[in-house]
Amino acid sequence: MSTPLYSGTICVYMSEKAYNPEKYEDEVYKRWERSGYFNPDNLPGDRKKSFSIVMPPPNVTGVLHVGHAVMLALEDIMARYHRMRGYDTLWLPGTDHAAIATQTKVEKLLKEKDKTRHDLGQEDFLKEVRKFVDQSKDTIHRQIRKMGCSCDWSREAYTLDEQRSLATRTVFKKMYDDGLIYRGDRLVNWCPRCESTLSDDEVEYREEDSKLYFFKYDEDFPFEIATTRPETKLGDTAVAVHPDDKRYKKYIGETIDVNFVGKRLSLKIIGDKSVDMEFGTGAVGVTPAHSMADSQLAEKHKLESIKVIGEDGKITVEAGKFFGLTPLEARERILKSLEKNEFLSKEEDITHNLSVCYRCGEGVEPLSSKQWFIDVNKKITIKGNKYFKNKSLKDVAVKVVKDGEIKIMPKRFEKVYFHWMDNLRDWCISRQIWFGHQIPVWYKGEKVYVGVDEPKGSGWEQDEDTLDTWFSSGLWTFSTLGWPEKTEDIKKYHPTTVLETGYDILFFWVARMILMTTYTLGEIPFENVYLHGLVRDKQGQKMSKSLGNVIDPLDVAEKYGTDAVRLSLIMGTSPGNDVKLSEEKIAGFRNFANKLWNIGRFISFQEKCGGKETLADRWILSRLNNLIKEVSEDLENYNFSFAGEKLRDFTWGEFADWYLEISKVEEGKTKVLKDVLEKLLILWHPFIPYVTEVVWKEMLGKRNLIIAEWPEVDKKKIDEKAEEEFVIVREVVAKIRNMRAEQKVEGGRMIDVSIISKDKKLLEEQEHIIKRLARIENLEIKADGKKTEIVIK
RNA sequence: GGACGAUUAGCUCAGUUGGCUAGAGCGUCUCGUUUACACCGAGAAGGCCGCAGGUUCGAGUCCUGCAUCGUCCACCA
Repeated sequence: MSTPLYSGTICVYMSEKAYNPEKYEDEVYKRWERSGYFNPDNLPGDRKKSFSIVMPPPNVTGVLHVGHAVMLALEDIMARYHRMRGYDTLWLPGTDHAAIATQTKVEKLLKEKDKTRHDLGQEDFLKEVRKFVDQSKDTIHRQIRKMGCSCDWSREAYTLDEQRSLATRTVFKKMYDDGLIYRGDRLVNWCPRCESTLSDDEVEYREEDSKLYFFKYDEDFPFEIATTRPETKLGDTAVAVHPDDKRYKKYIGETIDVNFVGKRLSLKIIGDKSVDMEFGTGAVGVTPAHSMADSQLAEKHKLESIKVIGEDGKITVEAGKFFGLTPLEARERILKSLEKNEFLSKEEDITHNLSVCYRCGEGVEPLSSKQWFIDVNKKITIKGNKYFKNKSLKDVAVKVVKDGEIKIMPKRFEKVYFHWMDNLRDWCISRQIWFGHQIPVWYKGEKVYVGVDEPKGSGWEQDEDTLDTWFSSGLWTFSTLGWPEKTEDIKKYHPTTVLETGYDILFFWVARMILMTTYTLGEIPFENVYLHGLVRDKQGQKMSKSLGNVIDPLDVAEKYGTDAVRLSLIMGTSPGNDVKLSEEKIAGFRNFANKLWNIGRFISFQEKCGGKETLADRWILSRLNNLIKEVSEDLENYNFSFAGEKLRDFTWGEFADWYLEISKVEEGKTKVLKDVLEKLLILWHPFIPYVTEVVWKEMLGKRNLIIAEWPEVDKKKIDEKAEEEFVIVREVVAKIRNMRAEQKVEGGRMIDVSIISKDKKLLEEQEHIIKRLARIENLEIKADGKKTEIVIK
């Protein structure tokens, strides 16, 4: 646009009336990247204090969603603020291989071509996965850039790259040597669809209607039991009753042999208080191999365990004639047989919580199998580690939060964290999937070798299992900084200053990072944890494809500008609370970005300086310095929404609505206008980096807002008297405007006004402002009267 | 079953140590083109602050109980 605004005396090149984000954003991002300032090594000045944050690595399963956008916006605010504040600032980006999630995704893609991973074989399947991962990463990179993130791409990491794999193997070996990792035969959650174990946290519950069956094992069995899963009864080794239950007390201690639909079972009758006398018949068949609760009973009462369902989800050979059937088929056959012999007395409808896999939603089978575990309760002492003096992983993870070394925001999540830690059981870390870190254990006959690298000599076979994805992401704060090498980065940036993430992965990830890092480094991974909420739609519903209420951050960023999207995710939010998002909200902040653009545009047209200082000047500068103080404090305290609201109120409600209007009557305001704008752009920059950087360059002709110095509060400029006086002037103007509207005076008409006020002198001095802003022709001000009276003549 | 959170204007939410004549944005209504902005400006209407008790000179704010909604954890065969 190059339309001269005025011909003759002033000639300014007029920029577009409305801010057009699309025109600038990509170019501005490229400029930032070229400047090199995302990388702390290139930052100017002597930066003594450091600020570091590692990006929670998005899964390489596909595209970023609006939840990621919240994360990126918050972290970018922190990074940009600290960079401008003079900190040695590192924001390190990366991605997570997300073992099960990614493998499941690729398998789904294969299924569309009617193939399974077994058709391809391990090697080719992993090639497919890598192809998919590369594509995913490209998309994610583009999206992170689009959101305006000032992260250091030169240090980008991936949980499955060379360096991170080395870290993973090194920690595994260390833990093994310390006796914290062991291999054991234990009941685990098995997903037959994924053909892998799941940790306790990867199991979800879904309410389902099912039937409770009441029956006797055979005709000689003295009483009935109740179950929802008759097929698992093939693996029963005991029947549990409450020790006080009069009906069954007499049987406790006996062992009864039965013929259960053709299979011989030897059932010990045990008494245990965990049995609910009211439920079912008050007698429970105990299946140690296929129920978590039963397995605990079995341990307590020293019961045998018979595995009747295998890893393939089918009935095992142990179960005799039902071998090879699916559990459901077996159930039907068993019920039919029981019915025929009149052992089945009743079927009751109940709703019950089915355990399902958090990835694929299939029912989870608890079954016993040989797996690798991390012992979270074993007390150990580690030389050179200040935390581990006869302490367990769990002890330390609790301690560092209890002692306030790690601060969780909001604080109420600390309680949730402690509760989870207290109930944590040994962590099953092996997974029977192909994609991931292969377990660094090799076998040769009876011999076992655990090491960072393959053992020398031939005939060694590596363990086929891979590690739980949270094992490697648990090392994220230090593996990204180059550990196990002793790098400068670790010295400078670890422990990281803050971990910013969603509260939904407090257990999955945050807790595990604390476990793994205190153990490995003897250091906490981060000093602060800031937990953001989930993004929901306008009605507060979760966003989901099936509801069709998903807002794609990139779509709306195209439409309204990235700055608007960022603001809409920050304003009106606080840690730990969910965010409601709608297009209207985003559009509202698009309007704000435009307002800021136009403030810049207006100021760029001004050129007269040197007017003498007026009340309005003292007022706006006082307000500005108060603003600098409050916004800085809010940002220090992670109150991003407060800071943003204060900035908006000042920018729009004070600077634009009042000071800019006044500058049209008071001459020579250009310097003040520019000074205020300049500071405002700096204060706004962490929130809305694009539009501020554009106005900085286009309107003020300056460069590199990204490293502009954060303003200090100028205490001399804070002027309470000016603020009080200005409020009086403002109220008089407002009152007159109100009266005009009430008396239905046409907007364009000039009026005559008479004021009686105790502030005569002040109002006379500010007469030019009042006349202009209230559109007054003749203004008469009288001094009598205790309160202000205004009359329109 | 246990824990946590929410409940304030039509909608989304502020209200930080009790002082409130309860605020903002959006929406609604009225008016409006003046050196930036109609993605704008001026003005207005709109609230027993979920319910019931209590503490206090004073409660949206603190305490107790209840209700509704939501989330997490545990899980019963």
